[in-house]
Amino acid sequence: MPELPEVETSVRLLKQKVLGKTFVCIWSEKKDPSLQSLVGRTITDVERIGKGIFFHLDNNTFLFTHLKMTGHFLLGEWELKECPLTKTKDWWSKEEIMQDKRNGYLRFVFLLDDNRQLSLSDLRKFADIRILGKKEKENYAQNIGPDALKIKEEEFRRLFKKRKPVKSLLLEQRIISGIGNIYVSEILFKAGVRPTKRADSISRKKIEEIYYYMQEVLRKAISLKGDSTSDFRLIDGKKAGYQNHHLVYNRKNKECFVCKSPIKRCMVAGRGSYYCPACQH
DNA sequence: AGTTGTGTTGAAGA
DNA sequence: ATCTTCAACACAAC
Repeated sequence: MPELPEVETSVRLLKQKVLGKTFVCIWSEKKDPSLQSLVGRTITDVERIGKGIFFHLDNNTFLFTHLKMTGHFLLGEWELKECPLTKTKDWWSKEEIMQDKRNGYLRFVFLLDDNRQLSLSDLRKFADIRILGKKEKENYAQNIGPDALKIKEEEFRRLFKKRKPVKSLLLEQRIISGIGNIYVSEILFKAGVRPTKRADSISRKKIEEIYYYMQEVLRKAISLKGDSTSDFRLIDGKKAGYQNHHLVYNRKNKECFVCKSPIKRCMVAGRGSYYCPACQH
């Protein structure tokens, strides 16, 4: 579920580990030559734009990754093992990273010049990974809304002229970038607003509260290095921490921590939405 | 054992 | 226009 905090965490960890490293060779699960031009390129920076990750390369191009639902980066040392019976290929790690089943879906493995491997694990194969030019990177940045952690309150208030459910509004990356299904539930619970509430019917005071809790929830999630409810893992394969702090997400029929009402689940914008029927209006 | 739900996004349909 | 549904894929849980 990589959302802003997971992507931000990934970028921070990648910056610590792969800055200045050069690609030596590239393996991909499918015979895919599209990334072979990375060989010999050095990583000069790693940047988050919305939920996108951009590795800056030394030839003025960028390796772009969108993790989508189950993608995450791992750094370690692997050996490729071929299973003669199933004809599948498997990766074996000396570092216990693979003991977590969620880490066992390596789709791309990049050998770096420090003899370690940067890899992309992605169970559902939805992740997007390709090389972009400067122009394409700028297009990406222009086609998404302001970052949820950088938007000013005044601009945030202006978003609420739309007459759609507040949850749909906050999830739409073209309007505001970074929030996904987990954090939107947590933010709206803290603000006391139902996910179905139409954005243009929310008072200025409530919008300001949503703004405040949006910062609070996202910052707290970053400090816990993200959420490993699903497949997201840190670059060493270990779990992040936010999944132990959910107030409503994934808590259907459990007691609200504030009022003890059972948490409800409904569908908004086609997504499972959790809320407290007593605390949220 | 078959059905349902899961995180993201874009495209297609109503 | 704006909403919902589906599709990409694989698996867990029921």
